[in-house]
Amino acid sequence: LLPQTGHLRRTKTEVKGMAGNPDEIAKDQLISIIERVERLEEEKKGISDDIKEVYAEAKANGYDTKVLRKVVQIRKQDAAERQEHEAILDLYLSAIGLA
Amino acid sequence: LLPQTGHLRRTKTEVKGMAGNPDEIAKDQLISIIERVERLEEEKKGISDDIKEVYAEAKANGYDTKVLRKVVQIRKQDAAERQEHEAILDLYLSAIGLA
Amino acid sequence: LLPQTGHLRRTKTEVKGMAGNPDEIAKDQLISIIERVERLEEEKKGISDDIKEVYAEAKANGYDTKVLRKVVQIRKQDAAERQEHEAILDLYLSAIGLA
Amino acid sequence: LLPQTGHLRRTKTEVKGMAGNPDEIAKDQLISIIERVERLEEEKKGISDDIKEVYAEAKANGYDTKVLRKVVQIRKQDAAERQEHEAILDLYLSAIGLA
DNA sequence: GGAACATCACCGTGTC
DNA sequence: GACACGGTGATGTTCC
Repeated sequence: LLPQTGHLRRTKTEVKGMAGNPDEIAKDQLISIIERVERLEEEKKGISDDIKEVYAEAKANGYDTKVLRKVVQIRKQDAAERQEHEAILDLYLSAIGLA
Repeated sequence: LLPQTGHLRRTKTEVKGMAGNPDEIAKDQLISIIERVERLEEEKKGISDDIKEVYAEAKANGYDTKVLRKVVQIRKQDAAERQEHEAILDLYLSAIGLA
Repeated sequence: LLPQTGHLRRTKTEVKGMAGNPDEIAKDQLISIIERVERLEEEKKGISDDIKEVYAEAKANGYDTKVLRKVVQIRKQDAAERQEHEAILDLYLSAIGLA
Repeated sequence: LLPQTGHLRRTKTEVKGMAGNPDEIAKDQLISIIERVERLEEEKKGISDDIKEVYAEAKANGYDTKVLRKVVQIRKQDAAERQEHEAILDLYLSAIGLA
C-alpha cells in the first residue's frame, strides 16, 4: 500500500522515532489521498443527483425525459464535432504554413 | 419535444402574440432545462478530472493507483454493506411480523 | 457490415462465380452469427421466464418474494466476496513485492 | 422468511414432532425455491457467456460487434412491431365482427 | 480487459 | 384491476 520506493520497507515495529518519521508522513499522505478522492466522489454524486432532479422536475412539467437526454447527448456530440473540425482546420492551416 | 398538455399544440406560426405566450414560455423552459443539465454535466466532468489528478499525483509519489482505487472501492462497499445489513434486518423483521 | 479485410470489397454484381465465393461465404457467416445470437437470446429469455415462474409459485405458496430475492442476492454477493477477498490479497501481496 | 400464514409461527424449539412436520416441509420448500432460482440464474449466466463468445468470435473474424449488436437489436424491434401490428389488426377485425 | 457510467427493463406500489 | 410511477437491478457502452 505504501509508495514503492524500490525496496521492502521496514516494518512499523522497527521504527522507534518520533512523529514526523517517514512512515508517519507516508501514512498521512495515504490517508490524505484516500480522503480527497472520497470527498470528490461525494461531490460528484451530489451533481449526479442534481441532474436527476432536473430531469424529474422536467418530467413533472410534462417533458419526455428520454427525448431530453437525447437532445443533451446530441448537443454534446455536436460540440465535440465542432472542436474536431477546428482542430482539423488548424492542422490544414499549419500544413500550408498559416498556423 | 414540448411538454404534453393533452391536446395538439398550435404551430408556431399561428402565434402572433407578444413574449409571454405559452409557446415562448415552453421554449424558455426547455432551454432552461437543457442548459441546467449541461452546466451540471460540466461540473461533474470537472470533478472527474480532479479525481484523476489526485491519482496522477499519487502515482507520481510512488503509489500504486490500482491498489488505491481498490482501497477506495472497498471502503465504499463496506459503507454500503453496513446500510444494506440494516435494510435486510428490517426486511426480515417485517417478514416475521415484527416490523 | 461485412468483415473488414483491408480493401474495398467487390460489389455483389461483379461476382459471377458459383456458390462458395467469398461474398457468399461472408454472407452465410454473417447470417450464422446473427441467428446464433438470436437463438441464445431466446433461450435466455426462456430462463428468465422460468425464474419469474418460480417466484410466482413461491408467492402463491405464501412466500414474500421480496425477501426471497434478497436472500438470493445476498448469497450471490457472499460468493462474489470470497472471490474478491482473494483478489485483494493477491493485489496487496503484489504491492509489497511478494507476488 | 417462512410463508406467511397469517399468524406468528411457532418457534422451532416448540416442535417435538418427527420429520415431515410442517416446519420441515416449509424449510425444504424454501431451500428448493432458492436452489431452483440459483440453478436457473447459473444457466442464464452460461447463456450470456455464450453470447459473448459468439461476438468475440465474430470480432476475431473481422466483424464490428457494435454494428452486429445493432442489427440484432433492430431485428428484435421489427419482430416486436410485426407482432404489435398483428395485434392491432386482430383488434380491428374483432371490432367489425370478424374475429 | 476491466472498471465507471448511462441506459434500459423489471418489479412492486399507488392511483383511478 | 389496469395503468403510471418510482426505485432497483441488469445490460450495454465508454474510458482507461
